Amino acid sequence: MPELPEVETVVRELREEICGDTITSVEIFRSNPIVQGDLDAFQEQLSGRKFLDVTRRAKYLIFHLEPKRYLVAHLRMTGKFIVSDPLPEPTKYNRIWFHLKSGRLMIFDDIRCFGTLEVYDDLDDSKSLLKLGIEPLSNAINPSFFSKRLASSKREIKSVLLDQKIVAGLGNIYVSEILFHARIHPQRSAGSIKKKEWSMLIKYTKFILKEAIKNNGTTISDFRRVDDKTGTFQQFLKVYDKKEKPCTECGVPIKRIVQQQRSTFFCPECQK
DNA sequence: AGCGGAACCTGTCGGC
DNA sequence: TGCCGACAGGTTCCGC
Repeated sequence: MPELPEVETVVRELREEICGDTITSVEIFRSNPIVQGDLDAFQEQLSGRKFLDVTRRAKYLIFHLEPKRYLVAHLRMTGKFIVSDPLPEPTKYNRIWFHLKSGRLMIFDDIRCFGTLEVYDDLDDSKSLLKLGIEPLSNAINPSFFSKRLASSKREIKSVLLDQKIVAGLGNIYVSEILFHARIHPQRSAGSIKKKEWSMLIKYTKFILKEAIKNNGTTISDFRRVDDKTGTFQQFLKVYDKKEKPCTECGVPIKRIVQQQRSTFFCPECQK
């Protein structure tokens, strides 16, 4: 479900809502496979800790707690965080309730239970965070890095852009959109991408992610913000989920293909 | 190194 | 209506 802009939206809203509040207790309705390991330990590690900040790394949410500790969360496909007034009963897909000192609840809700919640005393202990590549919105990202590193790569560019070890935070929707704007065919090999094309990819990656964040992300079916509102970037999508619809630039029908078991949408005329 | 396929789950939608 | 397959903003593991 959520990619970088959706996670960024949730992080900003959570930061606003919960900083300064304290977890009094943790109620688990279903943990498998969201929380690995000892549930009692999980509850104990979090109870009594105060939220100092909420930040994002790629598609991970990082809750900074005091005394020092971190809750690292990934929403995967259908995970959600909701801050609400107390409820009499958990709703159907509420998996975990974080009871807060203010009386409110921070709810982790997840239809498919792919989401993950992990606790660390030190962020360097998180293997998943350490593996991540460069943040696409960082200033450090530049065309030479990619053209050098991937000069001899035969991998399809779509696959490379989705690889979190290389660029961290892009997902299936935005990769299709970025490739369309950069006019690059998703099946091109990474090694065939010219330096100028890498510049275009970087330019449109930043542009699209920033625009999507301004619009609070994309809601196709079930992405929701902390306050249950939807994102609005879907109205600006050019190719994702537009199979057979005319390309906005040239009118040729958008094609859908499958790469790495996932849909890719592109314009066969504009993208070469 | 990197591909395809399956797995982790639950739901929706379209076709017959 | 019902059943069946395809598909879903993600990641990981396994075998070649």
